[in-house]
Amino acid sequence: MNFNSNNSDFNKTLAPWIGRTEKLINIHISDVFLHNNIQVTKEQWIVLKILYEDNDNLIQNELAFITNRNKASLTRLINVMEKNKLVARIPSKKDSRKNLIQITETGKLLFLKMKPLMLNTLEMLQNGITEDEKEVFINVMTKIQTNLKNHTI
Amino acid sequence: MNFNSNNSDFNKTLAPWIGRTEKLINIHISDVFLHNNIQVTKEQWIVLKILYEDNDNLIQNELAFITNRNKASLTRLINVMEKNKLVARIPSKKDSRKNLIQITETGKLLFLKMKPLMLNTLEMLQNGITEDEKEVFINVMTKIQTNLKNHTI
DNA sequence: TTAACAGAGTTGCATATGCAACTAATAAAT
DNA sequence: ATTTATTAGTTGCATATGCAACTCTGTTAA
Repeated sequence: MNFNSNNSDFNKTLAPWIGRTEKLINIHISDVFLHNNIQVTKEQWIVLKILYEDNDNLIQNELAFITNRNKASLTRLINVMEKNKLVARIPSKKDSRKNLIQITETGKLLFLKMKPLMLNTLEMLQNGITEDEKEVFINVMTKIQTNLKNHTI
Repeated sequence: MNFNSNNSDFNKTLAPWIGRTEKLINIHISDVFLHNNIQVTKEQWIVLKILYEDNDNLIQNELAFITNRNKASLTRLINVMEKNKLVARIPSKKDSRKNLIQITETGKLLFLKMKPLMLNTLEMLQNGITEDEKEVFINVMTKIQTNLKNHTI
């Protein structure tokens, strides 16, 4: 959704703002990583964050669910991260269909290196935005997410 | 940016809300297209919209700029759309380096079929959101975009 | 107990995307 | 006018993603 353009009916809608802003944020974050010689994508960053801060040893399906990813997509994301020694697949002993995804020491170190960069960036984005505005913003986002849940096809 | 998770410093930031909501919107839009047997991606939709409603016969670089896309990415997007007869590359007579991208009749028809579906979806997303909230929301998005522009690396 | 079913993960096929190196063509500089 | 620089677009290489079909394993039913 990348178009908050000039004319037409679409101008009164919020979604294009989300799409365009998200894209600009992504570009910026890629730049930050690039300029700090960090060979991790935004998607990999999210997985590292979840494993490090929330819950290590998640199975792939859980990680896919948490990150709103297709399980096929997650398979390949983990492939790359495993190749780069950021995470490891640990076969579950209880159920041999499952893999537990574990963050490696390399992954932890890299996450700790990235974390302040991310926090700075996310903080910078909010310059000049008041607490009241943040509250409304989050409230609107919540309503949009609720609307989506209620209109699943 | 897909994590508005439970604990940690990242909770107070807005960006994760944008990322997650954007992703959910994208999933929904894909579903809408899929269930209406429309073989067009969201990215292609945006290009069709710009060509139909804003400005036909844009050159690739302009289209890339407008859509915040890398020109290499745009090349391939146009490749697919040209293959599917949605747009055509018209070599410029004034400057043979340039291609003018023109929406085809097929593209126009498809756009007109999609437009009400998109408008309905974008409208549905805003259920229960007041005009005041919308105004704050757009204001916040604008501030974020401004912050990004002022912090280009 | 064996057959039918459900869950976890992978792979084929297709799209989208970015960076960097490249070609071709136009514009600018000496 | 010829060299140099810039611009438009493409391509190689790499990542990310979704759907559908598939394998393998575990669970449920007959």
